[in-house]
Amino acid sequence: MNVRVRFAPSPTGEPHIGNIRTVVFNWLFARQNDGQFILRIEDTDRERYRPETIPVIMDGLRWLGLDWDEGPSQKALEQSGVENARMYAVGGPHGPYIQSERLEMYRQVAEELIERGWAYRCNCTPERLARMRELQRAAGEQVMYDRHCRDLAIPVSPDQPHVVRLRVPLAGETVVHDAIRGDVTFDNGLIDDQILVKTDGYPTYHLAVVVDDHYMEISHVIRGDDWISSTPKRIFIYRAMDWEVPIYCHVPLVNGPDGQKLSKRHGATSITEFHEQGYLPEALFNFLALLGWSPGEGEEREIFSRDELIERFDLFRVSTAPATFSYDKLNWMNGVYIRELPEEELVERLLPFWQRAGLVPDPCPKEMRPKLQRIVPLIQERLKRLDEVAEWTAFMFVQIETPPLERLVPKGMTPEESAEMLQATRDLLAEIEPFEAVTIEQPLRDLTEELGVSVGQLLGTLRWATTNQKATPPLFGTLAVLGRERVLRRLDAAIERVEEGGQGML
RNA sequence: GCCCCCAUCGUCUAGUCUGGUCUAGGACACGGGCCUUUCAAGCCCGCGGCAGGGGUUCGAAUCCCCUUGGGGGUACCA
Repeated sequence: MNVRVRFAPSPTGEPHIGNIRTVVFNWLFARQNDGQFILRIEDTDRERYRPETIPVIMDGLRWLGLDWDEGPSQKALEQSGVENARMYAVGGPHGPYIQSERLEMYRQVAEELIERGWAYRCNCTPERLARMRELQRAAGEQVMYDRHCRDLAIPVSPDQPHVVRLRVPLAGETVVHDAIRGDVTFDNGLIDDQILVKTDGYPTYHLAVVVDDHYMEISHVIRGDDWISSTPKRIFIYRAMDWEVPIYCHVPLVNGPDGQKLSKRHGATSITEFHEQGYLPEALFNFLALLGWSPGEGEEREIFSRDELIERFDLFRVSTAPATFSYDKLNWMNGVYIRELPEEELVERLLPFWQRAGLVPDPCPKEMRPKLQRIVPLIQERLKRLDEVAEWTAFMFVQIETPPLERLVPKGMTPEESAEMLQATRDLLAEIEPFEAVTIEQPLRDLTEELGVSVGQLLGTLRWATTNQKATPPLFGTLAVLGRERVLRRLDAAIERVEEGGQGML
């Protein structure tokens, strides 16, 4: 069987990370089976339609490495008002891949359904429907369309405003054969006469998705669990048209850390946000693939390359229970991927974050690169997210405040003793040649013995004096990056403060 | 309300289909230790779970029923 799957976002905003996880499953399944992964834009909701989200969605997918084999063409994108349409155009033999450009197909199928007796026109007003529901709720009845227009002696005329509704069988059961959770049975009597075509002539999702999936020859419909209860409606349309029903694979939803729907309040929820917070696409991809799926017995690894995931992924082993999105675990995994990056590569990835923090100009001057190159090994194993580079290294680029007195006088020492220690340190650092991590270390250690102070007292105070931070990258390398001139200047300021403060205390 | 789905450490999960090898394994997080100039990284140790109740069976995390809990659906939104 030729595997053809799709992701069909609605351009009303950015997809939720839970939906993206489902996209990852689709993509993995397609790649593993040498199938096609199709991108289709479902823009039938004209009220919430926001064309500018189309390129944002596409950028996000590409950033995560989720390339599509068929998708909107340049012409289709231009007609939807997308700028730089050429950059996003893919095309394919089953287009157009934007629903608003397929209206004629939906209209024809709707017509066909009416002719075959599987659909009917309805001109009930929204007001009547609202009142009807209110009454039903008050009476404790099942809330659904009362089928007022279903069997009128004189059917609603096509010439007046109307919707088209599905004529759902009144009795019997419909079974959804789901490849992940097995057979799920629904009582037909409880299924509403779904609207297929709205008054504005646009199809609803339920009609459009069936028509598109059919004509695009989709083999497996892999989507969120929230769709399962509307699947019988889809099946009726397939049957009515004598079309083959695709294989349904409903995957569980993803919740936030508190078990509730994932929302902004929990942290990043869209690809754009994860990107901006400094998550690596390969880490996010790895994490998402393992959310609701695992390679199973005998495999205790968590880190898998893209190719390994393509090879091992098993759609039919996807969990049936909803998962909770864990930022803790993602942060850990992102750190693992950051540590695995070659240093030169990490410089490139970090550059935009340094620039965004205003620490490095954009474009980056050539003469600045060696410095960045030297910083990276100092911070590589400390970063969990790329955006943390700013707090770790700001003092290497901009001026610092001279630390308060108490930070410059270590435990067990008087201000005088500390001033003396800092002065000796300054004198020593002024002489060391060349001023590098390897040449700085030993003389400083020797100095602690000479002065009879502990390593912690001397290096701790030196750290505060030169960085004004409690935690920093390794000190000797940090001093080398700062450069002798800057280190001496900061030490002078620190010594001055200790001497002033010391006298003040006497 | 009604319908559907789900249920193993705090979290992601292995094990469930094909009951015994499970005194339930791994990862994240958390606690402790080692290393160490700080923070990390790394290594070692620890904490911690089959939602509850009935069955079936020689034997149940695994099969059945009920309860409870969670999620989803119930639109001229997708």
